[in-house]
Amino acid sequence: METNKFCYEYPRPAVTTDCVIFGFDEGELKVLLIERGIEPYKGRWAFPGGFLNMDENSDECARRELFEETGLENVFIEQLYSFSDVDRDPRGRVITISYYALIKLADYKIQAGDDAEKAKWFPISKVPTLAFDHDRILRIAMNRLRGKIRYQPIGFELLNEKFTIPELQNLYEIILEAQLDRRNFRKKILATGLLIDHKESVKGVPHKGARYFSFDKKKYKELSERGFNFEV
Amino acid sequence: METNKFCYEYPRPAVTTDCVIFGFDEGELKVLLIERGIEPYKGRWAFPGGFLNMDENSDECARRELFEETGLENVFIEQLYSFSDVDRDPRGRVITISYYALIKLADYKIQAGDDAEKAKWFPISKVPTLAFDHDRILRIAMNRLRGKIRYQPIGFELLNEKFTIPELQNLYEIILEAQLDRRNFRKKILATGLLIDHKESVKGVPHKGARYFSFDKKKYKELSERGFNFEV
DNA sequence: CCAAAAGTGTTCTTTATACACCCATGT
DNA sequence: ACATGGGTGTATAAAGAACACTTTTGG
Repeated sequence: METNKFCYEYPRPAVTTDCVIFGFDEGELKVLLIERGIEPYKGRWAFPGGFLNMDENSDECARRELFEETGLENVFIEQLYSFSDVDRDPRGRVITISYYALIKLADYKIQAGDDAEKAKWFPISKVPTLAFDHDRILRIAMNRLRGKIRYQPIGFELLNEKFTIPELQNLYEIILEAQLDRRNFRKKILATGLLIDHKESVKGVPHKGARYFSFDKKKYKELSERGFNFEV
Repeated sequence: METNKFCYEYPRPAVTTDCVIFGFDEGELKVLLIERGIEPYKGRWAFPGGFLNMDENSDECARRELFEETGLENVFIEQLYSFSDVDRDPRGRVITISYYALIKLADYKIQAGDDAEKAKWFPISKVPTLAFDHDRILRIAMNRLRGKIRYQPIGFELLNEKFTIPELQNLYEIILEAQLDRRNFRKKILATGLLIDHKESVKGVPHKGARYFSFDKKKYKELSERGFNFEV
């Protein structure tokens, strides 16, 4: 294969997308990391990502990478920020358009198994020092998540289709790093009118089982088009 | 000059930054546009921007472009969003990392005069159909500005160092497209404790002159580091 | 019958909204 | 003296925070 086939009048940076993939499980917020098999940063962990193809925009690129890594499609994914420091990649000038995704970890588990690459879920608190400027990317992703969960219904993206209110509260408490009052939380979240009560409860626990709810996406879409604002 | 000197193994997009420059004057929110002198979109208006150099990151590139266009330095500028649709530029694959800047129009007026390019301030309501995907960029910039002005003290960036509370309220009303109560606005904005009263008033108007204030940047910095949240 | 977590209502405090009159200035 | 916009306080409504007991279930 011939090399250096693509020539331009002025120098151009390489463009990649990197994706911070959040999952929530066992009362912990986690991110999916890939262990680098080659230099630079060999042996260090990094967010999955890859080069932008010429026939796709950055959203498509990020979704493609996400699919290749997790087998998941149609998940919540959003552009985060673009990083372009001159020395962020020792191999040369590489800019990255970063994204973050929220996935239902239970779905991922079905898909997982093809361990071509060494991918691993890390609880946020146990993320090691990352390759490149990915520590910074994670910090920005966490801030975005924390900010956004308060006024957009994105928490549901991290839970199963059916979830309980205590589960949801737990998720909020962990992301916001704050204790919330059980009664007030329930009141507020039910007051949105966006939860569908499935009238069935968790079975097999040695205490009263919590009721299952699901998020009414269709109703939310209608309401938000009419200027309604979700807020917790 | 030789052409096509820069060769790579894989194709790369060209990378630019574009900057939405907001100013406020005569009770109107305005943006600075450049009339394109060449194809594509010859004769159409667009945001100032240019190619990323290999020795600068995108922030530096955006600030450089801003300086070249307005002669202003040390102004508020923030990354907005990156646009990468395959067909967004008919000349080929070009992605742009967009920014928005808030400037004090009075400062600009001192600098202006070198009309190498045809630059013009347009009130938001009179912006024509723009070149490339710049209509979309403007829409996103407006949303960002509207969202951000409520919980970060960025409105001051658009006013003179010394401003009156009615001026500030006017700015808020125009950006938020809403009428605000005069007494409540004043109460709220003064309650932050971040306005310095200059104890002098507007002279030469046929009514009681409004008092001048300025924004206490230093105090805000201190407070925000301690977790204080500006909100209007 | 005990342990463990779910479910529920009311009071109090804080914040937001609504609203009308006097004041200073130039003509 | 009048027209114009600036400055101010209070009362009401709404939202948020604080708080304790009962219920269900499995062991």
